[in-house]
Amino acid sequence: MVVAKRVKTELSEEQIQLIAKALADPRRYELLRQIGSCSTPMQCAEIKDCHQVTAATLSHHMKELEMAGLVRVAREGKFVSYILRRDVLKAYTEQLAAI
Amino acid sequence: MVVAKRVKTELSEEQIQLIAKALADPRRYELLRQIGSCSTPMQCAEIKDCHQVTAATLSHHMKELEMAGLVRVAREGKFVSYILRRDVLKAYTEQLAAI
DNA sequence: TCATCAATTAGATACTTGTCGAAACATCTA
DNA sequence: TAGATGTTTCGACAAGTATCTAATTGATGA
Repeated sequence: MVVAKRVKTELSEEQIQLIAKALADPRRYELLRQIGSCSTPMQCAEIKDCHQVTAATLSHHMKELEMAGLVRVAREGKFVSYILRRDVLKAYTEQLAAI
Repeated sequence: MVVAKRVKTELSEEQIQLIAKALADPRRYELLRQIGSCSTPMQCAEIKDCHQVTAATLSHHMKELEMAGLVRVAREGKFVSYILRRDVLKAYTEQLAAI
């Protein structure tokens, strides 16, 4: 088991750009909000039911969120779940506020 | 003369999207940082000197930042200056962090 | 092992957008 | 007023991307 780190995360310029791009799409923003509203990992299928979008498109968006570091992915058999990485989101908002 | 308001700004969903999009372009992010680094309004020509970009492109980006509400525009004769709207930036980061 | 189901990947398409050069607009000055 | 200068708008183009369908991969269960 991994212990959550308390070290303040520093984001690279590259990751900041990835996050900014990820947040720029309205659908992804909503996805992130939905995932963030749940304290436990949210299942892919459950997310899909709430959005008028194909599985392919959803997969694409989740990949963007994952690559930006905004969500953590958990796989169990054929199922996939996501959880918001609040540490990364916090680091992003803090670095943005420090502009 | 207008007195700065102390009321906590609430951003609409639409404005949040505009801000997210404005921040998603690396050039605009740099422009905003540069403007933010200056406590006094920064002149358009001064900004232009620091970026490998035509006046047309710069004008386009500044318009995006302005429409997102991230900068305030000041015109004096034929010169244009910009200043970062920290209240809006703060409201954005706070609403984002509250996801 | 085969059929089924969840998720991803591939390929195609329509739309968005960052960029430029040229033209237009606005202001200043000689 | 005419020319020069700072900024914006226009029209065009290339690159990027959100979306879909269809095909593929991977896991489960009969």
